[in-house]
Amino acid sequence: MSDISNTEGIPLYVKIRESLRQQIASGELERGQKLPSEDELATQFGVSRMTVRQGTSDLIDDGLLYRRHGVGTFVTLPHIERDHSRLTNFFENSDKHGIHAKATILEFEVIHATPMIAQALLLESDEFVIHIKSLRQADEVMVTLHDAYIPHRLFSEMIQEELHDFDVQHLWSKFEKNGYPVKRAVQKIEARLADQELAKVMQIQAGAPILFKERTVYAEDGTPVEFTYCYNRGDMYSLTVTLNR
Amino acid sequence: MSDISNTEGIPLYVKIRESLRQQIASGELERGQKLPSEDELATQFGVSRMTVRQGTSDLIDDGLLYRRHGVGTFVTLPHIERDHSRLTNFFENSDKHGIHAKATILEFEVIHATPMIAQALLLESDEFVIHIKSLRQADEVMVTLHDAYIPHRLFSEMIQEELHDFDVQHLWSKFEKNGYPVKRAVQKIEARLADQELAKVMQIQAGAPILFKERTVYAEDGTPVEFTYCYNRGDMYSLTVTLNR
DNA sequence: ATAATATAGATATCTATACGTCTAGATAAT
DNA sequence: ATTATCTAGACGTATAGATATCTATATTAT
Repeated sequence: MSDISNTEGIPLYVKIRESLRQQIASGELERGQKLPSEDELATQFGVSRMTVRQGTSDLIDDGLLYRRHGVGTFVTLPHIERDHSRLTNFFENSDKHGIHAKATILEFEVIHATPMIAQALLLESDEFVIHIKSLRQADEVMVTLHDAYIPHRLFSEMIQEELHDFDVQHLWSKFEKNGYPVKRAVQKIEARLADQELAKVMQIQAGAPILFKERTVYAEDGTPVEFTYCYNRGDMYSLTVTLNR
Repeated sequence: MSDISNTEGIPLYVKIRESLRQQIASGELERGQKLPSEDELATQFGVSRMTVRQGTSDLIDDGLLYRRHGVGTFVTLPHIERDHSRLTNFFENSDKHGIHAKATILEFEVIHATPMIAQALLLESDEFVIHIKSLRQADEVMVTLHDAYIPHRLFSEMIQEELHDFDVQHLWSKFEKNGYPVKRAVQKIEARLADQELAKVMQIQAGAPILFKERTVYAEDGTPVEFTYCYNRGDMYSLTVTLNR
């Protein structure tokens, strides 16, 4: 039926997955509707049943479909935005929402890791870390103060002379180029009040609400590549996450 | 080699997955170490290669393993706590950390959905919702004020006379019994300040930091089953989440 | 009427095999 | 030495079944 010829190098299950995803997005497959059985889909797409399952399994992980053993596979009701369950950085996120994002580096230094930072980055306590303090603006408004710590051992070529404000936006691609693609982040989130110092830097009132994040970023193999203290203006910043049972 | 006989009704891939998980937990498989190849594992466990892949795929989703095409499958370095990437409720979480949690119902009413709530719960604007306002204590300290809204249509048997403080801890199992197992939640997180009213109820100072959450909980099929405003004491509450790229 | 049973259809698990693609290392050519 | 090519090993994709388990429905027996 649907033309899924393997003309390009794209795997069949990816084509099936995207075909179904598109059908759901367009409303051709309605919310709550039962998909054809796996056998039927296999026939329709001209592939084996296991290949169909490989495609649909991805969409189940994405929350677009769900299966009921012995009954069928169905389209999930109110298509949840999975954007909120994926790790993105400040700039990717701004791009997507059409916000003009900017970063300014306030400090750049190479220091010994504090015990807290060494623990988070799995370093010896005397190892060097690169500390980058930066301010982030969204549409010209100061939103976030970042204190990032990066293992010097892994990114020794990162020196101040070469690091421009603009580069802060692409730290993660730098990590990837060095063989440490960003894969995962664990972040602790708290509500705090701005102290005098922070208020001054961020041009807000002392006592204003701050969404504080303490974040460790990990590469594919589990190597910690970045530990960050993140102070977000409470009235300008919210965080949306999706969690699964 | 390893004895994976299908004596019980447990699928082979689950046994393999748990066997590997245990080997990683015990340190038998060291961090960063390369697993035997899929062919070897298949021989060792006495199953086909696809069954091995089904087991290891789960552990890759869990962040315990990662694959490198053409190279091998490896144990991830600093075993990330995946607890933080799964949806849990206040009481499950307290249990796990040995904290004594308690809930007190302040209000119970059946009202018309406000536009905001109707939108979140996919209801017509005049439909009824159950509103449960409750206070949650951890080790006798007031931590959270909850304003939960539940579609009356789905849980009509939930009436005030039968709802005790204790039951608030098991709302989700009530949902499941009614055919709506909790699967997913989207939550927006903000930092705010306590106003007079909130300060009074939670016995804190006005202007104290509050971690505010606006949460919609969805069942397996995508039906929204609960919408909640959640006010958490900033100095007593932090939230940890894991996000993947 | 009610309860037990059979059945059809759908997903869940599993096998055995084949070929594709990628990586790292060895080998050969320049 | 450097570069190009080959090759073995490992994961990636895909097939075509087979059997198990679950669910909803229809049927049968009580």
